[in-house]
Amino acid sequence: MPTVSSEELAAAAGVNSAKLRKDFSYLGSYGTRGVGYDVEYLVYQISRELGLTQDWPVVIVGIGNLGAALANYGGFASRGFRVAALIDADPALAGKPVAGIPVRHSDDLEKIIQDNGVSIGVIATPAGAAQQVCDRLVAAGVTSILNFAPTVLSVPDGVDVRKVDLSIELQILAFHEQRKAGEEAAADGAVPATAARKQSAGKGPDGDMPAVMPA
Amino acid sequence: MPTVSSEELAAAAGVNSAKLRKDFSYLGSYGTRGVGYDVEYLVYQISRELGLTQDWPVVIVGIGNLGAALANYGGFASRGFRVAALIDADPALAGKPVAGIPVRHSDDLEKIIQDNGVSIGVIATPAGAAQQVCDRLVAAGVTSILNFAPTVLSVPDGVDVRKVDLSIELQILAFHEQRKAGEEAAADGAVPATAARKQSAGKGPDGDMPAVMPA
DNA sequence: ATGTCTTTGTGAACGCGTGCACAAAGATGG
DNA sequence: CCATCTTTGTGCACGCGTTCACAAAGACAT
Repeated sequence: MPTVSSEELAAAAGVNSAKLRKDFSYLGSYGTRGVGYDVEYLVYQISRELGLTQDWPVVIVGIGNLGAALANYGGFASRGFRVAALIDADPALAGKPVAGIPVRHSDDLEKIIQDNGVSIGVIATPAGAAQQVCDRLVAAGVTSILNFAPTVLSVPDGVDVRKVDLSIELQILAFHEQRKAGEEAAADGAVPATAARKQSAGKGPDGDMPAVMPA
Repeated sequence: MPTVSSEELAAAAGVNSAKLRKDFSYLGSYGTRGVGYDVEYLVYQISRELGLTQDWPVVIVGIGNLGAALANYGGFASRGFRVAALIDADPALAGKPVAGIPVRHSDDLEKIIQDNGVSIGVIATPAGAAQQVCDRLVAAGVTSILNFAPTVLSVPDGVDVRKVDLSIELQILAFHEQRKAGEEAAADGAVPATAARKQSAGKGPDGDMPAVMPA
């Protein structure tokens, strides 16, 4: 039986082995003392906990460049997602296949959601259309929305929204880049080191970058 | 002089006002006691600290659907980014304008980087080409890379890489969606509440979702 | 001027997550 | 069957970030 120890996994993931064991313990006691974790069983349990074993039908609304890129993205299928439909408001697109899936007109949005039991919607429309699309998705029964449009969506309680801003990651890189340049200048002793400059590991999701910024 | 108080800002952002003030204090003492913060000056100071006042030339490599979507994305310019060039390995694309910028062939990659003083590169190529492109970018002087390809890039010390996995956000939504369904079942008293189920605010970057998952 | 009122800036306390360290558990060998 | 060795699971302590609470500072009225 192939096994891994928490030590091996922790080293590979670059985290503390105790934390890893403690995290695993929340899922139950799958390990065997003196041996480690059964790889196959562990993968199954984690997959199940994360929902990877379920089939999640999703719809993508707005089939521009970004929508098409998402439709073509291979990472979805392997993580339990199935693109149930592509939806766009442009009649010229209707029927045309993108990534092997025919685009459907947004008039059918509600019917598509209900027929496929979709609870997760992806919005890749221009900013102006996003809220309207969102409202229709929610009204049709969608309870989780992934928003790529540069707008803050308002939704009723019980509906989850996650906003993906493609420029934020660039922003973070630029911030670190500026920091690098600043470090060199500071090495000459001219610029006083600010408290914010105290650490720059650059490992976490957002490093030590401030969270608030102007529009 | 238009001003805002930390209380107003905190309420708008949904955070604690003391934390907001403490964060601002790291940038210096811009506030006036009894009055608040001068809006215009505050915006300028934060913009400067975040690097928004600088001009960051970037190149986008790999002009498929995703690369084109990025090139068209309006959020870049407003945040101080300037798309210096679009680069693709396909000779058929060379010269064709995307988002008003002519695509250039990847043979010229090094020259483009150096001529424009680019230090930030965006990789939107297929997975297979990503590492090779990355190596060339780094060799040409790029020190920050935003990677959209589903590969982990290896880079020398001093180079920052941020990986954007479009399916991770969906994953997180599905995780919460599953949790919602689980809550209902648990309400019948059958399933014991696990420690992991204790909180589900769903506000933070990744909520309370486990960080490790199988490929 | 002097007093009052508002809001900042920050020292100090609290709470939570991380990591240490070890007892418990099971495998393995003599 | 006992001893030894490995690795898990977890109580506990430490450290860091968040929040509280208040003194200091400035505006504004009288």
